[in-house]
Amino acid sequence: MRHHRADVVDRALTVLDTYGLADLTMRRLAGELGVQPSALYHHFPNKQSLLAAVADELLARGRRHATSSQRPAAWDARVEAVCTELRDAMLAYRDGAELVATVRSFGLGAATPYDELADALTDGGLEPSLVPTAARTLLHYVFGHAVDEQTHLQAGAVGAIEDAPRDDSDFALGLQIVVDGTRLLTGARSAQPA
Amino acid sequence: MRHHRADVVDRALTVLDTYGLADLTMRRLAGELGVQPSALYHHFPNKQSLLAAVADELLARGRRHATSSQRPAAWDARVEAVCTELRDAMLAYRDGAELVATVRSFGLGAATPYDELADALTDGGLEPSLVPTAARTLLHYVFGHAVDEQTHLQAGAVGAIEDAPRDDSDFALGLQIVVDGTRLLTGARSAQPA
DNA sequence: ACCTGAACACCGTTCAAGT
DNA sequence: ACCTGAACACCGTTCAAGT
Repeated sequence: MRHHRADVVDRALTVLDTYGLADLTMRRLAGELGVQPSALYHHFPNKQSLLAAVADELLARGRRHATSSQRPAAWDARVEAVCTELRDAMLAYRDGAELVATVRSFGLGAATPYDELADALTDGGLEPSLVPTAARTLLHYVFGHAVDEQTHLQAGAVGAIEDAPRDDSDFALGLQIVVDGTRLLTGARSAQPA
Repeated sequence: MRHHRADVVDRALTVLDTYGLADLTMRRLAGELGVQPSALYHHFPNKQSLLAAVADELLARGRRHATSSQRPAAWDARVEAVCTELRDAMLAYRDGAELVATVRSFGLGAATPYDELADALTDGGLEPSLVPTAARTLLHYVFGHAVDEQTHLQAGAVGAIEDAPRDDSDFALGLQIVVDGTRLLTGARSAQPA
């Protein structure tokens, strides 16, 4: 039975969702495909690039599943849409957030979400020199929060770094804090707490 | 040669800094200690908790090395101090940010930085219901950015998610965006970009 | 183009037993 | 309390060779 690169990625996503990231091994994946482990190295130079391709596909699927309102929206609605799609995509697969975080940690993965955020912020009139930092700050929040959500969603972790009960609205709230930050930098800058 | 738990953690930090996280294995660490791998399981139930202890110690050392100005400072100065100490601590050891991120991802690790941030934000007059989210948002930024910094600092990654040149001030800028976000929520909320 | 078979150099973890 | 010795059940990766 012969496979293409896309078949391997597709099966990898199934293994990920069914058995988790720890069980997504080259040998296990090869077994699921009815093939020798070494056969995978015809499609990918190493496990890292295999994982990068899987993460990209996971994100691409999230994009397709999203209710893309197609017509151009306001900049802040676009920012929220990109971030929410990203989060939903990661939470849609078991260990999805961890996978994306892992891929990011070794400097791989697609740059599309970053570009879309940067565009939206630019359209929103954010000072150009702040756009890259603002976009990355948003991404850090989205990725970090998604990992947290998934860690607490899947199996109650013991001795966790935080144990306060949190619900779904927490994501939107954190996002709001970050986005309001970019707003502030272009608007009144002197607002201070009590 | 007999060792205590602290000796193991200390040697693990040396191995981490010298050979990197990938080479911080139970067998390797045991070898460095002149001991059988199985001996480590007298001190730690598994590798995860060993790594958690190492991450905690790394953070604690960063705290000690910090120029702790002891006397109470303004809330925003305290926020920046905690975040900067955290970042510096992670960047002080090879793969330090990745280690802390890994430990966090499986729900382990100390909660001290979170508590300190929450206290500072509360003292700053931030609306109490927003404090947990604001503190976690800050931590997500600090951890995410530190991983990015270290990834790009150590060996130029190829095909990275972003390739724009960045300098040290980028950290402070991103932090400012997040902190200003929390300020905004307690002050004027209507500031809008062009 | 896609795969096999076999090997190399590793892993984390368990457990009875020693001092 | 701290460690040994030996085993179990795995890993990622390489490479000559097959179709």
